[in-house]
Amino acid sequence: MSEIQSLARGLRALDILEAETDGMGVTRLARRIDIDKSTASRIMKTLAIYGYVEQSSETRRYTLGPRLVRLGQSLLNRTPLRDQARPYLRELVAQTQECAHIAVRASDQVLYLDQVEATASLRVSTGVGTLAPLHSTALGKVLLAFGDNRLPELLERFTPRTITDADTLRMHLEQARRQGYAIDDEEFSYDVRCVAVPLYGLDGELVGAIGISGPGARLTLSRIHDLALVVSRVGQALSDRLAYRHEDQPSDGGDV
Amino acid sequence: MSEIQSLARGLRALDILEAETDGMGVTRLARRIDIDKSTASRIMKTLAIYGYVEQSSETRRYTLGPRLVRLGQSLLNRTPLRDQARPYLRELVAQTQECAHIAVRASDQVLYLDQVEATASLRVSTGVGTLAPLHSTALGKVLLAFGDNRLPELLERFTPRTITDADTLRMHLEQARRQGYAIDDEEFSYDVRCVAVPLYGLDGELVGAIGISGPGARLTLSRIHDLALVVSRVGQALSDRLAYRHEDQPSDGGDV
DNA sequence: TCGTTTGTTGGGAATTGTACAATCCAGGTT
DNA sequence: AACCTGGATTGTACAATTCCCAACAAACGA
Repeated sequence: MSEIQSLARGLRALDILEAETDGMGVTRLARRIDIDKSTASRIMKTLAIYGYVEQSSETRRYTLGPRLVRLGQSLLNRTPLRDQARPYLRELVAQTQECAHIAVRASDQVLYLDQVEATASLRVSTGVGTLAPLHSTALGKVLLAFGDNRLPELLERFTPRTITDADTLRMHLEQARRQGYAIDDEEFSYDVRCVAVPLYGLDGELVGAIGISGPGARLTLSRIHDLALVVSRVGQALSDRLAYRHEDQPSDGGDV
Repeated sequence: MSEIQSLARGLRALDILEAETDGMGVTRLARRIDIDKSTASRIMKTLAIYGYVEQSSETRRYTLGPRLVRLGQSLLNRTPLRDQARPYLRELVAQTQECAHIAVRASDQVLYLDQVEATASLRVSTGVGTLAPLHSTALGKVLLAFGDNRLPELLERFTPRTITDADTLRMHLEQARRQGYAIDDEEFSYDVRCVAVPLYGLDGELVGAIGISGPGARLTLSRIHDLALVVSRVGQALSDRLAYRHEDQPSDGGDV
């Protein structure tokens, strides 16, 4: 009773269109959502009015609309973290030759705010805006270990190494707190390892995490622990910067 | 009959939340949308289920949800233009010391896909994802002059210099075609000038526009025409790259 | 502490949305 | 030309939602 059908259907239409790069007609959309095409037509028209989808005047197919770019960007820009972090991400890439990310917590997931890719041809890339689970990524573990440490209900398995037992995870988090950094040893994707450290804001509260990730062959466990020092240093530098930021200081790429 | 109320209300709620960085409670939202707060509560709950908004468990206020970041990003990544253009934008900034943008057409507006900011403290910055009118921006005029040249119905005035007459605009577009570039001489924002050139894709069709913008004091009309050459060269280089791109070639920051 | 504001939930009555079928339209196929 | 498919639109019973009311718990302020 508390879920509004027509709204939910509109949102599902957006979800479906996200996967369909070439757009989709009303008839096919209606089949996917399992509603009548007349209903789908009205729903899509409403979405179009508000710019959430666009209809090609030729093919009459619907695609996601520019409004969504704006909304997403508005959300990303909301956190000053992102602007300030860029040069530090680049610094990390320069020092480690691996892909660098920052992320914040979004409810029970990790939201990747930004990334700078390594130049090596073999590299790991997680799209900006991607959501990932807290328990099986280095950035997520940092957010759990140093911030709100209530664990997600369900610890889903992604690889054989994913930690699915709450107590084991708590032990890992404890170790991360002691070490000052968290790692992900092929727990989310095969052959991908990561290491991440916390970022603190003005009042010393956790605001996010920064880390690097790379292919397992290059990023061995022993190298991970070496690089943890580099990541910590850069993370500390960024935290320092976040701690005393001047309101009107242009956030040009400061050196690390 | 063709607009679905509950959907439209949900979308309006998102619009309102975009402006409210700190989130908003159900009661205030209900007043803004002019519906009952019980209805608002149910609508917001539905939006929350799909991740379009998030409710703080402490303050119970709603804010935009991470889902929107993902959708927006998905849309941005849809065009390979954006990835490929970055190094060229940086090159433009390096050569001109002004802010550089790329944009594509989104229905009857210009959608800014990406930008690289100049390091000067006085600079012009248009947010990624911003939508601007076609007739009063350099990027928009390029899209009109070199692409689909059907003019928007209404030529809205933003500054005293905005071209609001269709015939005058057509003359300007004709001139842009002859020159190979379009300019915006304080037609959208006071004290902001821009110059832009077209970008062509694989089949020689217009795919977007690239340009620079800056404060009027620095970017005088005569300097604009000088810089047009620089912008053209970089735009041409990017077009060349877009024309023969190899599928699996890593798009690392190639030199211009 | 007591009032106040806020979010949620629950009821009828009024309004709106939905499915189904019918129709029209544009392109592509036979 | 006749046919088919996907899409958009419209009308009408029927299902769902919204409104306005009220009640209630929880958080907030004084």
